[in-house]
Amino acid sequence: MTVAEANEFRAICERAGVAVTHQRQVIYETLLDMHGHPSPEEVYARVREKIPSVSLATVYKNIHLFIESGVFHEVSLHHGSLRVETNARPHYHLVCTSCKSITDIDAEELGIAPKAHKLKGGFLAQRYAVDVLGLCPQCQK
Amino acid sequence: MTVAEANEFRAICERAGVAVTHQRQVIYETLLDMHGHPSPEEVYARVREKIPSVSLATVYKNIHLFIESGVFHEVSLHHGSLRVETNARPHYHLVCTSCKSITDIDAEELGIAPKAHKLKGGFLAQRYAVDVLGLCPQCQK
DNA sequence: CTAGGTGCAAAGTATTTGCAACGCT
DNA sequence: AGCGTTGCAAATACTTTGCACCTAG
Repeated sequence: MTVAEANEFRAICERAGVAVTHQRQVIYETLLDMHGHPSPEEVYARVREKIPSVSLATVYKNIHLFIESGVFHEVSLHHGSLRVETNARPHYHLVCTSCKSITDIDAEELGIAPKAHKLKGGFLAQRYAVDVLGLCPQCQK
Repeated sequence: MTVAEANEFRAICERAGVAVTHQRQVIYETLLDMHGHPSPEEVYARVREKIPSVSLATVYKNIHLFIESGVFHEVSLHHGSLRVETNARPHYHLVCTSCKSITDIDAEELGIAPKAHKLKGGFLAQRYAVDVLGLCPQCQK
């Protein structure tokens, strides 16, 4: 970990009002080093190389702490359980980051039209799934 | 269930090459009736009103069958486990519907810019999370 | 010194699977 | 009749929690 990263980490902990612990620091460092979209288990495996006695629970607790502090994000805000999309119209979702509620919004109303085409890199795009993240009227109060 | 819906349901089963069972039909009907984004437990609760002896496993099996057949969609393709977003740049995801892999794509490359504004209905939009659903180069073969 | 952090094990939630009985086709 | 489907219970996967000990501030 560079000196700049270490200072950044101390600033993060101060902002969040939490202690600067060794485990916390190694987990932060590990996340910075990992590309892709690691799961807690994957992070745990990597952290173990540096701190063999670390527990999975500690990894979970600290990942949540970082996410709550806005240091990292979750790939999906609704990964808890399978949800079925029963609305057949082309539409997207308004997702409240506070209460996690999901409301539908028509695709055309948002002004983002789905279009099938080939992207550079060779990925064949078929449709878009757009989550508009923000605050619902209730949670703005 | 209307006659049209019953015919539609038979057509769906024929296309998928599966049997037309009472449980399957009631689950389909229930999903059509439900608005929002029901979880398997919620569907189970409703189906139980019609078929008290139904099991949760049957509800799961049939929801998956409908999703695989393209009759309904999943709200999120990556709800299995928590994934940490370690990429700090504004970007979106290319999600392969076949192998579930996730690749990053820069926001500007896709031409969808995040913009903070208030939507009608009072929702305060802060940022977009866009999944481009399609097929990765590997899975197109 | 003491509030918060850690590790461990147990509990909790979400989902899948093996299997015998059952019902479409 | 034969194979897919169902219900049940057990298994698995993922995540959280309670608690005694430890450590940063």
